[in-house]
Amino acid sequence: MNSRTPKSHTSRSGRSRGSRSRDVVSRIERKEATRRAIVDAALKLLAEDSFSALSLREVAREAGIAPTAFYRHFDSMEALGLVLIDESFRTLRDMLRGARAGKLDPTRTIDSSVDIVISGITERPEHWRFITRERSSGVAVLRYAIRTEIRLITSELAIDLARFPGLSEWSSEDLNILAMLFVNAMISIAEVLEDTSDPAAIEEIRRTAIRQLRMITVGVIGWRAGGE
Amino acid sequence: MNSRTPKSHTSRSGRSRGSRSRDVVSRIERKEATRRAIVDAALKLLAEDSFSALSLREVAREAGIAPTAFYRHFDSMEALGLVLIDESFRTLRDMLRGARAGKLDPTRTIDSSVDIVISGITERPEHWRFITRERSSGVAVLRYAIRTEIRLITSELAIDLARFPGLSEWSSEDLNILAMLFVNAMISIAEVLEDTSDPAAIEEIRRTAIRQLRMITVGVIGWRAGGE
DNA sequence: TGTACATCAGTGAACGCGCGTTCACTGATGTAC
DNA sequence: TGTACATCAGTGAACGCGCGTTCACTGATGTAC
Repeated sequence: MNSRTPKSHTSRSGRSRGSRSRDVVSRIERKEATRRAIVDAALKLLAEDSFSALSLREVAREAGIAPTAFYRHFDSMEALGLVLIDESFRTLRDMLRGARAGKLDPTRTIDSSVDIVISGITERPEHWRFITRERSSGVAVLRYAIRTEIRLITSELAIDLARFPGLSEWSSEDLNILAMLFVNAMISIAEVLEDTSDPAAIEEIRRTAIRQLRMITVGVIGWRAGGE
Repeated sequence: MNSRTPKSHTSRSGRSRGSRSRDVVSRIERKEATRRAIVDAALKLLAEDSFSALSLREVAREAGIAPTAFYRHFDSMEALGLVLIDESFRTLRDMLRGARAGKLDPTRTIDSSVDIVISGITERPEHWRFITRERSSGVAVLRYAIRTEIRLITSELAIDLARFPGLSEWSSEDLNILAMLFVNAMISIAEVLEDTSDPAAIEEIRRTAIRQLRMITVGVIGWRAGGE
């Protein structure tokens, strides 16, 4: 059912003469492989259901192990959920780091940011789906963990924004509110992208997102003049 | 367990002399009462779990009826879910109608809109929680139904926006994008308000929301000048 | 008004099922000498 | 290198439980006359 299934453990390699090194898999490596199989199985199943609807047995079945083997790797489904959050946010942060690294001229900032977000999402949709779904879904522990991560990312973005010309003398509160606007926009792109694979529809989403962010940005430029 | 529980059906009233009218409850009324008990039970339980985690038996227990009686009112849990969507969006639309009716001077539009949204949410938190949770949650049928409703509300708002001075010559596409910004803001207010009951925290949310919307609005004013 | 019958909301027993968790186990890998 | 023992990832049987759904039923309400 699953190619990673750790079925036969007999080391098929002849481990002949001296170079016993590479194709012998250690117990530790094997354990890690099974752990990955569990995580991947969960992510796969999460394409259909929300996390609270997943059963331990279902995940074990998909991973190709006995239900009891699950406990060798995680204390409970909740523990698995927290690992999924960890992994998903690592993906998200990697993407953001990429966006920061590719600093372009200001006129292109929005376009290239949207591009990066969209290709980040289409590359690892499982992680994004997990975040957007569980963000407001049933399991309280996961919900809080996700919100905390998002709050962190938001304040990191606020710090970045402070470096932009024209925003440097903004209060940190205002910078944070602005950052929330951008993060919310990113999340709503992720949500709307979730059920979309058609390239034309994605292009449409891209254009809408760019326009949305531009409206916000123009507002930001006029903020001190017009606001308050 | 539940005050609405339709336990004893013996009409305790003496239906004496002529005025047999008021305290005799018809079969139809009784059925309606049970139906409400089911809906209310579901809404109550949804404070804790997401819809996909609710069981028919759990809802029936909370409503004070036998599990089998559930089927006299709904074909399935999914059917109940759709009714909940219906009811929740009626609440939302009522709130929006109220917001439209109370048209104030433009400088106060944002503040009073935020007030109306916040008090709408605190008055019927169950409905809002249901919408925000199930919007991206497990059950596909509910997810699509909610997104459809939100899309509808968004385009209604776009029509409203067209009447504002300065927006009248905007393209309907741009109006829709702007409406999406406002609707998203409303949803994110609802989400952040969900776990908050402390008045000081609510006030903080109110202030942040107003500031967010102002940033967007100032952008809108400058849009034709600065955008595109 | 009184009677005889029809309707139908709610019941409780029963079913088969998938669940999470426990337990003693197996047998390959790892380690000490 | 070879041997004896320890470790431990994965197993399969077993448990009690809550689930959705079926069924024939009950008895109060509604209706026809």
